[in-house]
Amino acid sequence: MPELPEVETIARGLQKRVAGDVIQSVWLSEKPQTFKSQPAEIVRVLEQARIKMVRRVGKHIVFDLERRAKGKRLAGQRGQWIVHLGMTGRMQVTSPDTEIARHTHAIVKLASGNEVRFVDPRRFGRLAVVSQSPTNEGGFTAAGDEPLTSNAERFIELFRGRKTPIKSALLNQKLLSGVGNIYADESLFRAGIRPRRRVVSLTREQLRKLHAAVQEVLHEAVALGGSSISDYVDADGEEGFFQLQHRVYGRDGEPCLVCRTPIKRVVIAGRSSHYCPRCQT
DNA sequence: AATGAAACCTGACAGC
DNA sequence: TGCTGTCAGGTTTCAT
Repeated sequence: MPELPEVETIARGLQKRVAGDVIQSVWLSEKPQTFKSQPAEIVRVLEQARIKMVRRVGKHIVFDLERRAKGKRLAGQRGQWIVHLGMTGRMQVTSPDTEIARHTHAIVKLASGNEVRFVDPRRFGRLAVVSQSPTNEGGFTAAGDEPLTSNAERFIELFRGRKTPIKSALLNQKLLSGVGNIYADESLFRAGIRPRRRVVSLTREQLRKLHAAVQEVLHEAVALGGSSISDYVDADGEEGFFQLQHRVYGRDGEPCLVCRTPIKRVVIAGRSSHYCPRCQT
């Protein structure tokens, strides 16, 4: 479920609820592929660390950590906890007596008494840690540009000349980090570009329009997500999420909201893609 | 180098 | 009710 706006919303919610708290202990499930770092390393970096801040980088949730100034040797050492939700990952903040959901893969106990739990039925999500050292100053960074802050020139430069369909390019996290299947389709609709169009065939003007559409769609979704979010974690996650009106995504066969032409669904690079055959060329 | 297809997983839902 | 098939908002890996 999570693309940039959802991850942004979740990260903001976590920031509100766990920033300043201290991690006391960590439990991890026995599903090794969930953990991108060695489980022992995850435990080592997380335990006794204070959560300075929770934020979003691409589709990742980043917890910035700092050692409590207690044991001298490790005091002040910084690290990060990185969470990728995959398709079905959820982050819960609950009291310890809440029943443990099926497919729970991590439980992080906090000094406040709360627990942060990572639940992920389909197991495409990943947990990792980064320990910051002098040679690794900045810590975790995304592979691609932040779609919300990249400017039009940079965007055009990034995409220019590629032979791949524009839909695939938008989903490529090494170009832009954070755009997923829904917002790719919605952006292309707003820009009037068919998803199968090769990037190389697009004019600068079209790319400029697409850049604006991507930012517009993401900004709207973030704004909507932020308004209804306060309790996302306690409930079953999906409740109360943004309800950005999808104009094409999932509307296969239904009339285009602009011209009434039935929306088409095709598969591009293995992902379902929706567009209006009349408004998009 | 760049592209597409397959693989990784479970659950929900439609149709019979 | 229960079975089968299809689909899912993501990423990595492997062949071409």
